Amino acid sequence: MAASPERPGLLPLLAGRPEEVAPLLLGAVLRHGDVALRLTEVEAYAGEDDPGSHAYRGPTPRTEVMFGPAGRLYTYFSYGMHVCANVVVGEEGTAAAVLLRAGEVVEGRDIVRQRRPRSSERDLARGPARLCQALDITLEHGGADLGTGPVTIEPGPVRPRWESGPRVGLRQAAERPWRFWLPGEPSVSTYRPAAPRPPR
DNA sequence: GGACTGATGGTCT
DNA sequence: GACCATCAGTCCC
Repeated sequence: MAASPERPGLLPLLAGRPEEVAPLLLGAVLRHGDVALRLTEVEAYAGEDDPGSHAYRGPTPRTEVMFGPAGRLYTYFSYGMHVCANVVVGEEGTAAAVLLRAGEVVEGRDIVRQRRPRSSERDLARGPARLCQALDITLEHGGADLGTGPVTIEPGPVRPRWESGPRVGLRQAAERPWRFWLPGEPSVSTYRPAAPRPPR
């Protein structure tokens, strides 16, 4: 292994503010079984003062885990067919989270190809639902502790250079520049503003 | 590459 | 009953 600076333990850092924690996750390696992804794109969500957050209206059975301690997974079912995953961050009692938007497959590529046979290389884990498919993260992993598994996270090399911009796919508060990505990565999803409500 | 659209079901009002 | 933190397919350039 070439000597690259490693962050000593990511989990203690997750208790910070979501927009500060999110860039720390870039380059980190998320592992489940024999598949590992290097995170290339994430998105920060605050809690009850963020209209874009699921937790905006306070805790519900679905969003309860977001109000718990940092370092757990918050998973949800989206658009009737997709699973997306967040890392819960911030102090216990707040509802901050970081949505895992995209990653690059660094281990287990053959397994991911079997799971997503029609995907091109760059699409294997591009987008939050595809990322979950690639890692086989399901709703059952909601509440799982990244410190104990089965899904774990390892700090990546320090990445001083990242970019940020508007969040994707939100109608509420999409203007907060809380999407963070590693520039130049093919696995970063293209920015697409939330579609305006179709007239009816 | 980009624009557009249908699929599909949990969650909350 | 409306609202989605989406994806994949199709059509067009």
